[in-house]
Amino acid sequence: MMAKQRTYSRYALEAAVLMGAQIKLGRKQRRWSEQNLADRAGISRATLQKIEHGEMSCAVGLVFEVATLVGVKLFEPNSTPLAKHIEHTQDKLALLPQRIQTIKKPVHDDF
Amino acid sequence: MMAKQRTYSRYALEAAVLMGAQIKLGRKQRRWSEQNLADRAGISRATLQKIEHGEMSCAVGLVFEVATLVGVKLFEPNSTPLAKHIEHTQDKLALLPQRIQTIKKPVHDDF
DNA sequence: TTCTAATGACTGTTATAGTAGCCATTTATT
DNA sequence: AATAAATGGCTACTATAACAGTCATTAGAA
Repeated sequence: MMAKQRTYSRYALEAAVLMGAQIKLGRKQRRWSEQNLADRAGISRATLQKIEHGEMSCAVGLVFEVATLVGVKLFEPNSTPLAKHIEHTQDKLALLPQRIQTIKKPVHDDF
Repeated sequence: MMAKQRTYSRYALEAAVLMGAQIKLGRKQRRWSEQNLADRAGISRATLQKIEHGEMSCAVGLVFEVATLVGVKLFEPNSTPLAKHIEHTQDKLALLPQRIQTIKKPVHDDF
């Protein structure tokens, strides 16, 4: 069966690959085997391999969980805790209109 | 059917929620409706909603792609391009042993 | 050198993500 | 106030991720 394929932006692809590479690095720095890390994360070794290769199809939860286990920082460029970031983001969201209205174009271009 | 449930670390969960919140914020700042952004990303509106809620089950590729579309930076707090990061990570990986050996325990604890 | 275990790469099965589509509600218009 | 569109929350269907398991290869320890 021909898989209908999806395209990704270069940036998104590179981000996933980088994430995977950093996970692999973190794992090796801790001297953990693939199976070892997979067990800790509660996932299969096959899935961990996909994550470390930066495959786009992996569940974001599994990726983040594994990253956490090997100490890869997900956001947090500065030392602000994630909860603070979330709070701040919510605050900014509250300032925007709750619903987005598409601009109606009553302008008649037929000039 | 009872779904076998998975547990996540607090950090991973918060990271996903923050990611979703930032995406929602970015979308609204651009005055895009959910449907509009979903179309741009080539995904359904339902999936976008899950992403914005920070659900762990979403594909990391879709999350990263949407984040990219609304200008959420995935790594890169500094201005170094992702490719450079990847390269650097690969270099560090090369310095580590290619295979991790589990420590054998010849020590007999039966003292 | 020997030998064990880590890795890379598959395969078929099962659980579930992603989907289209629907409806009710609510917001921002006019 | 009336309208149209955005959002939230469902459903059932289908595509596919995650899984267990296998095998070949190979690095690293003894």
